Amino acid sequence: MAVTMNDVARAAGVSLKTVSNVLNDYEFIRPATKQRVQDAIAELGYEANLTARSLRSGKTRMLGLVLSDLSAPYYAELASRLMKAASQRGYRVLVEQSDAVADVEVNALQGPFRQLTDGLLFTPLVMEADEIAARLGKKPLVMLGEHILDPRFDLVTMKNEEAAATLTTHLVADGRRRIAVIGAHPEESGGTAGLRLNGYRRALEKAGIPFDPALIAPCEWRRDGGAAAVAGLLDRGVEFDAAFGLNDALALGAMHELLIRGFKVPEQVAVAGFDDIDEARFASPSLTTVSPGMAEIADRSIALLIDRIEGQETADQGVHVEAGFQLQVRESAP
Amino acid sequence: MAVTMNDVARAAGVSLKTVSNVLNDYEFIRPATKQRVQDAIAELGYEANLTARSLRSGKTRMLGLVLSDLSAPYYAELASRLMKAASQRGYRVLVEQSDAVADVEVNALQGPFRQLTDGLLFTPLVMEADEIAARLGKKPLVMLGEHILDPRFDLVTMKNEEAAATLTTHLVADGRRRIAVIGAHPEESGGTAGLRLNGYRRALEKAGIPFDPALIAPCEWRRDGGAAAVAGLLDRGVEFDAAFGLNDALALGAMHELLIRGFKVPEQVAVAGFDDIDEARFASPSLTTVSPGMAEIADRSIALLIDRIEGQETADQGVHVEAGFQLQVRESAP
DNA sequence: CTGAAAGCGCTTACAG
DNA sequence: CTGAAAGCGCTTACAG
Repeated sequence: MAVTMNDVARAAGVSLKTVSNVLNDYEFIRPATKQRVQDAIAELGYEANLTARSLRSGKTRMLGLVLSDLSAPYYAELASRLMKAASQRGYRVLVEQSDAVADVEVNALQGPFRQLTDGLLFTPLVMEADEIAARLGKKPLVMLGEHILDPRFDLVTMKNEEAAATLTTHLVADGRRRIAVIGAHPEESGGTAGLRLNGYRRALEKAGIPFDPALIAPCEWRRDGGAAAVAGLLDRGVEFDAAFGLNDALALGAMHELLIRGFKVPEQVAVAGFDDIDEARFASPSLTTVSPGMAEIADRSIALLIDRIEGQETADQGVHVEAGFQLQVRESAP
Repeated sequence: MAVTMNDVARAAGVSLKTVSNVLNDYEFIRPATKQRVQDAIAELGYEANLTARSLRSGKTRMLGLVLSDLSAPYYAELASRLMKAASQRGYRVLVEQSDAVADVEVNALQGPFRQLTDGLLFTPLVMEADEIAARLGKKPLVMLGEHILDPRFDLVTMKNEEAAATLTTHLVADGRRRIAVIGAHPEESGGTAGLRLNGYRRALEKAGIPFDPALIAPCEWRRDGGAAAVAGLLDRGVEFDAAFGLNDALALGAMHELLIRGFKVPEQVAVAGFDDIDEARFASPSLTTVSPGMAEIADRSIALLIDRIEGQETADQGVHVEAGFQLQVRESAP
């Protein structure tokens, strides 16, 4: 059996409460008593039982992270950073992969996953704002990387629209006029894809370039999706002089397809992405993309969520944080 | 307050034990009773309190996964698969990033992390077999992707040495004689790097090619490490006609450095990696590598660990599983 | 400053 | 088949 607080109390000749006081850094303990308790703890090798503590306190010191797929490089890098940031404040992160399935999102919001965690970092891909609000419960939730600018939710996100516009303007400045958008749906408006597409359209408009729906290539947000989307455009005979992947994985898949079909990048077709994952720097040609301030997003969202949990943040409207972005010009779109 | 089993019992007009029996699928319950309990559960929206269950049962239904860095693509893909496999058996996975720091590994083995999980998937980077054995405790532990063929441990791994030899032989068959090894240390023997290096040496020996320590380039196992290692070789004037990255990230970093320095891949220098991460297929040129059976590794290690936890696997020697591998020949080393 | 006691919400022998 | 009771190991009012 494990050593319990009772064992420590007995060994130190004090009551349970005194041991608890020492463990919880209660101030007014006689130094001699404190020392005796600490000695007993060291001698017996006592470790607090976290489950018991959770049952009693109602807190698990775990944060939930809901995202579609941890193997997507952007999410992998983000999750890694979030875990490190959480760890510095004494929390762990439990990941739930939704695979963009509605049921999983709903369950993460109100099922056992919610119970196991003191607060949630939520990247909704299927659920709408009202649905989420209806199932919110009382534990804190921070929207992550999302578009839902709603006073009901805390939100940490990036400047999707502005960054996409900046990137598009960069492509236009290089003389590109027919910029394919990989991973967008023409009718979409909310959501990450929608915001980035808006930025693209805004930049075109400003440059006086007509929007051509034929250049919009919807697909799954993975490398193979990007490759397939480009293949589709080419097979349909759509001409374009640039491809904007709505994230880096899409852009890299698109670039791969272009290269194996013999197109020169960037001479014939420029390629740009979004996210600035590590892979982008090391691609050949290296990938022009937008760095969306991932470090800031990770740090701010963890801080905000924990501040809510611990009551240090008490705004009764949602707190909204938008990280800065930076254009990373590399070889694929100079 | 949340609904408890007591509330359900009261609403259904039965005792606590009966509710528990229904929840735990105890067989001999009168159908009518069972129905009443289930109705009460549905009506009250009862959900079991997992913390209380854990405290009482001593089980958390969480598995611990200790690895160096979740943002490394191989680990991100592996973690994603492990989570899915675990989820199918009703378990969650809690990840701990060790950053190859000894203290973190030790704490994962016997600290709070261990307490929170029913069993561990452990990728030791620093700790040695004896150290691990000394701190093993009584909860199950499965070594993951490791070299420690020790009867004290369960182990699920890949054929590191054999696969590296096969890959090297492939390079030799293409006429390569001076194959740089990116990410190895010449003195190393245990560990993933050591095993892969052994495979390389064995293949050279078989081909009658002398081993040249000048071709061994140690570095951090990241893309930038691979790039820096190649830069170092070139700057020292070491000549080579192939580069074997001990994993794909290293190979991709190495390939990037070669390309920006104007080398033709594979014409002047062939490049090969190890892991077959998704990125390898979409690199330009696409990367020749070894697919180490990740799906098999994920499924087998989860099955083995859970079988140990639940007592379905009772071998008193360590169970050793080695997944099959496959050479993936692509453009970078035809 | 410290102690005795209640209770978080379950599971599990023990009876019947 | 079902009930009453103990107890997992903590934290936290409540006394003193």
